[in-house]
Amino acid sequence: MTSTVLFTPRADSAGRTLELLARAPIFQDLSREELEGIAAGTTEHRARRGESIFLRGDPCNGFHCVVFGQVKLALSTASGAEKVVEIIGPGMTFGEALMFTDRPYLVSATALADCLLLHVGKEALYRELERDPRLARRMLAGLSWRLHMLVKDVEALTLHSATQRVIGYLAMLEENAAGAARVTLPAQKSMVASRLNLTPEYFSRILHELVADGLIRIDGRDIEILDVARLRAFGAADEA
Amino acid sequence: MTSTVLFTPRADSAGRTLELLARAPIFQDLSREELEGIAAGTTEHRARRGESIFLRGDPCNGFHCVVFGQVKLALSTASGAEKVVEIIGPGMTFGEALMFTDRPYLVSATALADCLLLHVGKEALYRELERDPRLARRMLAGLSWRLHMLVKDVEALTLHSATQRVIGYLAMLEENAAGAARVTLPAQKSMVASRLNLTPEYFSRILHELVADGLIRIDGRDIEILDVARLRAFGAADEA
DNA sequence: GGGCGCTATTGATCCAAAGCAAGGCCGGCG
DNA sequence: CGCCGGCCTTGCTTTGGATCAATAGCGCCC
Repeated sequence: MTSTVLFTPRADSAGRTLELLARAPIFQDLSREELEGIAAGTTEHRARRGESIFLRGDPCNGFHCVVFGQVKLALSTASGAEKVVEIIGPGMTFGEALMFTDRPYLVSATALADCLLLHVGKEALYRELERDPRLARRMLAGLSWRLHMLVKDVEALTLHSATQRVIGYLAMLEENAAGAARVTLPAQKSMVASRLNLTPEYFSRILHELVADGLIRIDGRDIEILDVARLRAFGAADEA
Repeated sequence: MTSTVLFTPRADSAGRTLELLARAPIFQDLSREELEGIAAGTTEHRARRGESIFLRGDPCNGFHCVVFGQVKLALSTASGAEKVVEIIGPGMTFGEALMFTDRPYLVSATALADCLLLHVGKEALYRELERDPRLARRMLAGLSWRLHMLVKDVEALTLHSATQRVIGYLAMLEENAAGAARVTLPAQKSMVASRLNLTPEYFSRILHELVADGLIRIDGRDIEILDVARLRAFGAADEA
């Protein structure tokens, strides 16, 4: 929704692509030359809210980076049920992993807001990977971090109750917001619910239970955390 | 249990380590020189059944490779509950991901049988990673594959019913056994149950329900799949 | 300003899977 | 051989969270 739109009306495309690439965390401190190599295999790509970026089963020939906007990664069954795996914001990349295995996408990617994306082609990346071990290291670190997050997710799904998952999520938002008491859900409640593997109904119930216990206050998508320590304790409590 | 024990009674350690390393899939077709570099940072390590290899929270300074034996990776809560994330057999590696993020282990590793393990030190690996982009590529592929598996697990946990998970698991075993009708659970039923995020009781019930439906036959840890197609269909059926 | 469509809340009911509590079945060891 | 201690199975009870069914806010566009 509120995407800080940084719209240079349309400079020469190649130069701009390079500049946008340079901002992405993965490509930090690559040399100009290397960046140019990558940029050569990169294309810009726009997606409007609701548009599909790729579907489960599509072949993968590169990875994506969000310049602005928001993308959801979701699993979906034949019977229409869907589970949001991740909500991806500006600066983040997605779809790297599939590039290295030669398999089709397992998840589908959909724009949650109007987006500007970069698509970095596999070949260009492979070429630079040969040349620069630092890039390889960075990608290894990136994938490892993903894996770490995913294991945490599995932990939450298997060992934590629904309430604990919600609390954990709020606590995470709070950390990312550098400890500000007021956090904002990154997307619609129903999306967040799915991300936490809850029905929208139950998510709502839990949030309102936390309100009843005086732990948070809700104002639309904004949530004020009244006492982080007590909130965390409340999560730990029902583990017993 | 039935680990094909390949016990050279104790040759000169360095030479043997090198030879064992050479067998691991990740290190396939590295040059002799590179292998020696890695071997220099590698130590052998034995663990008896039940022994802990590392615990959640321990620092990570390398990764492990199972030569023979079996290791379980599990998440565990303060309150004693445990969830098996993976059961690792000969030739497989574990703990690579943590090496690249600088975080402590999230899971604990325990020997399920007497094991011979190799521990490859971080520094030696990093050194070779600088030199050989192929090794980097292979590690990227390895991590990506892990990630892929983990996403599949998340899918199973969130979108599949308990019965579907059991069927999916049996189908996977059957595939790995190259389509043999008879598969063997890789560990105690209670471990497999935990791996599938089920209680042992419920796992038992489901297996016996599949027996009642004439889909499988059980003989201890061996399971005979009477009709793979029908089994799969049974899984797909209750998705509707 | 007023209806329209979407998202969120609330209430009532249901159900898959967990928990608890006995047995039963080995396999090992004295 | 017979007993003991792990696993596994089976029956019964319980519950966390899903499902179904109404509403209730709330932009938002005309």
